[in-house]
Amino acid sequence: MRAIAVQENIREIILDAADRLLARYGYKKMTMDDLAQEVGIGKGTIYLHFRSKEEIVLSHVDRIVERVLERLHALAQGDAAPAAKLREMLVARVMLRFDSVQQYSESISEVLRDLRSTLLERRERYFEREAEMIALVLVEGQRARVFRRQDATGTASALVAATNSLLPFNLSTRELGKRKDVEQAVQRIADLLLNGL
Amino acid sequence: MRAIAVQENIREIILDAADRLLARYGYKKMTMDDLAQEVGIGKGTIYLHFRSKEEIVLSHVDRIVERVLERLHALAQGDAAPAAKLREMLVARVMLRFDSVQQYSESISEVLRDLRSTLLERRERYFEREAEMIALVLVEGQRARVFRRQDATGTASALVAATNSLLPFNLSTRELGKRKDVEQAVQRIADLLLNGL
DNA sequence: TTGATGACTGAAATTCCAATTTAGTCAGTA
DNA sequence: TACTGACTAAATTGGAATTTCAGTCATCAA
Repeated sequence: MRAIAVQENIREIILDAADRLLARYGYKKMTMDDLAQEVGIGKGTIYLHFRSKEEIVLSHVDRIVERVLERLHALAQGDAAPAAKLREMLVARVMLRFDSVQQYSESISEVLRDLRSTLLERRERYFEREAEMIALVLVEGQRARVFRRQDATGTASALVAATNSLLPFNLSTRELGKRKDVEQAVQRIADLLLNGL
Repeated sequence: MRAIAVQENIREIILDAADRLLARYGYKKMTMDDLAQEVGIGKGTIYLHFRSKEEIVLSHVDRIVERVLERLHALAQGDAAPAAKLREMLVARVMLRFDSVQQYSESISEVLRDLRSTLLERRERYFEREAEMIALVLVEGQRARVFRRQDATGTASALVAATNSLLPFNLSTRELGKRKDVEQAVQRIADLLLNGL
């Protein structure tokens, strides 16, 4: 029991350390020796928890998105009006990512340049899962007759796509602009998507 | 008179050749000797028309965006309903770019990797000019009382930002998906932006 | 016995440096 | 006078020598 708890924990600790080193060095220049030292364990020990360097970094990215999905889930469950929930979800999916990589000096796609193709595939899947979460709220709104639209799945994908250009993926947070301005930009887009012109 | 016509023309011809070579080689591997040969003129002659290799490529990108802006202008002038015009403009700004780089095997940001920072700055300015064009139609719609929104400038920026993720900049056209699907995706987003849920 | 370790290995990356290529120039040509 | 391509300095490349690195595993400590 204790062992498992520690086991779970050390994975998280390794990912935390990877986060710091990625922000500082990027993928290529972050070495497994660096990482082991940052965590304060032997290099071999890392390999008891992760298959490879690549898996660590992808797990780190997965973790960020899992947190986004958790938040979206929580918001979707809330008892606010569907429109208000959608608005918050769209803002959350952008800002949570923004905050997760704020300390990176380069964009994620630059930091993880060597993993670009793998990352692009995963990104598609992340977006699909977010869209599913959004679709739930769309259906709720349809049932309550507050949304006209029928095709929840297609509409959800469109909502995701419309907010994607503000994600800190191809641009660093510095390049995206001030946090407050980015938030305002998503708000505006979300408002238009929900209410039209 | 004749001389100027040829002068104007040769610039275009050089940009056409640059377009072909960029698609084939990318920025770094396209040499000025290649380019001169492709055009069928001496290398020195190119420098009578452009200051540098960088200027050629940036002029090429400018030309694509100028064409987009011309098209947006034409659509904005049209006598369709404001909503219909906006819809067409949003679709056009994406699809015209899509068609302009369809033959590139890598994304623009990859092809022009060495010019990234210059390109990002210009991109901001391109978007602003497109937003201005869109704002004109928004004002028209406000006047006709078919749009509720007041802040035309802010709204126009939001419309641009909401369609930006479908531009073939960070993704190649191959990565973006089939032309038809991309077009459908913009349509959907545009529809939501105009009419809400 | 078991979880953890770091010395070890082959492969990949980096560093030189000589040889080549290239952007941009300019004296000369037609 | 409009154009050219040989020319130059600077950048890039190739490839041999050296270093670094991801991943393994024999050994250790608890």
